[in-house]
Amino acid sequence: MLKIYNTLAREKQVFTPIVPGKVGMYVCGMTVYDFCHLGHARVMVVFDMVSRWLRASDYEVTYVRNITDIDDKIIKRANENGETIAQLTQRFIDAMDEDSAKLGVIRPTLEPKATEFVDGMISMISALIDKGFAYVADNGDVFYSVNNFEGYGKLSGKSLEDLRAGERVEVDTHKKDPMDFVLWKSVKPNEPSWDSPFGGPNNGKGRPGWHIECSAMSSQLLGNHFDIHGGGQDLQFPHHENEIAQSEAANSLASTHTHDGQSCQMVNYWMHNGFVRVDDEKMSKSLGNFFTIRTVLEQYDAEVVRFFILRAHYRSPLNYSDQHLDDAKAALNRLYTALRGLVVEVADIDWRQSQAASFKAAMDDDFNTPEALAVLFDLANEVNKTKSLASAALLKSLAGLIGLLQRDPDEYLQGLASVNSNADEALNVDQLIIQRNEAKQSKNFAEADRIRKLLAEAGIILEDSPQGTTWRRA
RNA sequence: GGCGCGAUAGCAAAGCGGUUAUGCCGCGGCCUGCAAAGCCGUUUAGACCAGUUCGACUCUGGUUCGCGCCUCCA
Repeated sequence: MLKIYNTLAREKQVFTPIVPGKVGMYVCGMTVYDFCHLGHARVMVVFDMVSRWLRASDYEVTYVRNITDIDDKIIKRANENGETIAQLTQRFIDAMDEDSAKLGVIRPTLEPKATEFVDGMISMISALIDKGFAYVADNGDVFYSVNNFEGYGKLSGKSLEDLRAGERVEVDTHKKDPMDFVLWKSVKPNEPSWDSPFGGPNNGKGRPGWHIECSAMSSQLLGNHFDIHGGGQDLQFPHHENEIAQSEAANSLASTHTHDGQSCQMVNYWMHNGFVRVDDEKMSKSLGNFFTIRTVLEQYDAEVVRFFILRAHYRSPLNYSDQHLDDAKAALNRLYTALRGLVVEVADIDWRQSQAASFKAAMDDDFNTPEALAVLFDLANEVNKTKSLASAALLKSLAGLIGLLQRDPDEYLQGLASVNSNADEALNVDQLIIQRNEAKQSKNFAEADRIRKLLAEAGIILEDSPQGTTWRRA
């Protein structure tokens, strides 16, 4: 029985889908104006793991992860680069696809782009205006009136009073209340715009605000009421809070000016993943302390990065450092080493088997991947001891459910990303191993050790066994 | 200032009111020509102060410290 920590309730709850056997899940994706960093990698990997486990639990999952391809920063960056917005966003969508594929992330079922759903946003804003939840300001911007939505703050645990007290942004004079947020931004010179019926000085021309994008896309693709909504912890407020306010107000049948947020709940389970940190500080664009995925992949194998992410619980903070990546690599090596030299096929899992049951219990407990991984190490130990093909098959099969351990062990162990791999390319490893074995045969251990040292300096470690000598990268 | 989260051994990271988490590192042994890998064993825990309890790392309260959100952010 799957339990999920629901941010809305602040507790773990038994997962019950709206439609038996089916799950609708929406995750806030990327704003595509730059390369993805490790924080983005965590969202992608975490919710990939979630969708995989839901599918392994026999749910039919519709996983939607949006792409924000219109936004202030995108416009700014495109202007700086002297390229069109479409060129810029396509470039970074391609880069994102490349990065996520390397991390073993299965493509979401749907990846809607904001610019393709502007009509839906406009009609949602119109509904909000009609119901009295939104108003057109004198400059043509359309704002959401937070006072009219009774449930405002229910997700983030904030009250409007506290928010106003902590207000540290200059008040936009066009707003009725400082906490009101923008739904539609009136057109500015040299900016893309869409026609709308909202009126104002620019006859309604403008573009959508960020929050309305997700409300419109999720309700169009998953309906007004769906199972799971995910994203990074930093989106809890204001983004997700605003999504709730928009969707529940717009989709309610009530035409009153206030709304309790109960009669037409948008989402049953809200999931938020923890941050990636550097030196105990959040990794973020604004702090400038981020590492892009592709930078890290120059030094570490993508599966090591995935393993590093899944080693921590998804809600915990995750500190990034070379030492921690090295540690993850050593741990993953142990798992692959156990499978080395065995012919293992992924098989159906008998969930009554004790390790399989432990793995399932861990995953069902709010996706406790650290505990699930401990089960894999237990199996690896068993495989090392007994060479049991059944245990090896179970190890590979369970790991496969969270996107790990599916490569050929030798390919992984010998292909580990190595920055200084040029030096050893010139060396013929297999030839040197033969030479060394000849030296060993004739008890010329000095020569054998010389060859081993030569390879070691090139980052290649030899391992002798009764079945012969194998090698791997350090 | 408001709201929230956290504090576990050298490092990382889980569960659990009493019984080995796990991985890396260290130490001893086995194996090996020697190593590596593997196996066996093993040293390091639960910020601090109270309380509940037969018994607390685990529950409750407080203290201290750290982090996050309150502004774009995964």
